[in-house]
Amino acid sequence: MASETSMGSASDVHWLDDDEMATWLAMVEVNTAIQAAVEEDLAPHGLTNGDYGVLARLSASPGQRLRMCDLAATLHLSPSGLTRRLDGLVREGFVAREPSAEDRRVMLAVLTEVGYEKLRGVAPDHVATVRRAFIDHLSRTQLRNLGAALRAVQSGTVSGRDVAP
Amino acid sequence: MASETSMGSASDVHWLDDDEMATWLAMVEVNTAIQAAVEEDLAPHGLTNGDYGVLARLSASPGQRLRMCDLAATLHLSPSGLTRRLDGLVREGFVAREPSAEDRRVMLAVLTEVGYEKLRGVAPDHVATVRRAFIDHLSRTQLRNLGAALRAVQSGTVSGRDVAP
DNA sequence: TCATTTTACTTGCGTCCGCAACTATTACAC
DNA sequence: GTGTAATAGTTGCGGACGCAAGTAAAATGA
Repeated sequence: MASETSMGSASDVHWLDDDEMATWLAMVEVNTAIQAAVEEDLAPHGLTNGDYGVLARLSASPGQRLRMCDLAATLHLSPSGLTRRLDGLVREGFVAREPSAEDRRVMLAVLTEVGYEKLRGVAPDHVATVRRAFIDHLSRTQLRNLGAALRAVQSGTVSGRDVAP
Repeated sequence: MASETSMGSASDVHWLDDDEMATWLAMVEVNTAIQAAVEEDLAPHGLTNGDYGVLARLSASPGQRLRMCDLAATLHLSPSGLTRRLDGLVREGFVAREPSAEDRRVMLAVLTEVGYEKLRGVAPDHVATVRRAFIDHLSRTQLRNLGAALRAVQSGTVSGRDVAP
């Protein structure tokens, strides 16, 4: 959930200036909206956003399989959280558990044929939602600049200059 | 939770082009990171991100009070969710419940003196975290362009042109 | 080699929150 | 005015997930 983070206080002390505040609030709002849109789009398919993440990651991995710990890391999920999420997906037949041959501590999550078909059925809707809620509202230049800015934030560096269209 | 939304599939079908995919993934990643940073920053103060949102909203409202339904709407929270979250804040003395005089269906959430002091104690750390995790990595021009792009996404329109520094 | 530490996963428990159902109050319709 | 609908809030229930503890297996080190 993306909760609010308004910075106003009763004594009208603002700790961010207008540009900063406006951008920060917009960031929080947009995220909340996008997340809600994606969740809403996936719900009729009987999947959560988290479920989709598992299927997508597995489908993009060699052999359509991944160690639990690696999967948990990329999904920013705790070990127990992933165990439970996988329980659900296994129950529905989208994913199978398979013990690793090399390391007997490890369980591999494997995308099943059923899971792959599910993903193929859902992906078009999902992509359409991403476009409708996000990408379609940006020009190509803005898209690139936004990407550059976000990657700078991501890597903890200061970013380069924006390019006008 | 910000789950992954990688679009790759086993047959290497990509539904977003490289720019789109890169920006979308960066958006998801940055959001996850920011949310984790804020949560982590608030935890030692004994507050969740959601709790902070309630206190901040109330402090910025006339009379430091808000109807439950209005508060729920701005926080994108279900009625029951807000009831429970308020339960916790009331138990700690940060917020009080007060029946409305005009409409006897309505309960007002009121920021207490204790709650206000709590907020004042926490806000500097919170703002520092927002800067460290987000704002400091953007130039002033990027900040403005980013804000404009996000507001365009927010309002569902197509945005204008970016401005180079 | 064998004790210690680290890593991988699962289970018990508590918290947060959404949905559906319920009560109370107000607004609307005829 | 009275019956119907809409609105505000709370409660029961269940799902999702994090933390701490537990088990099993591998890595380290003396």
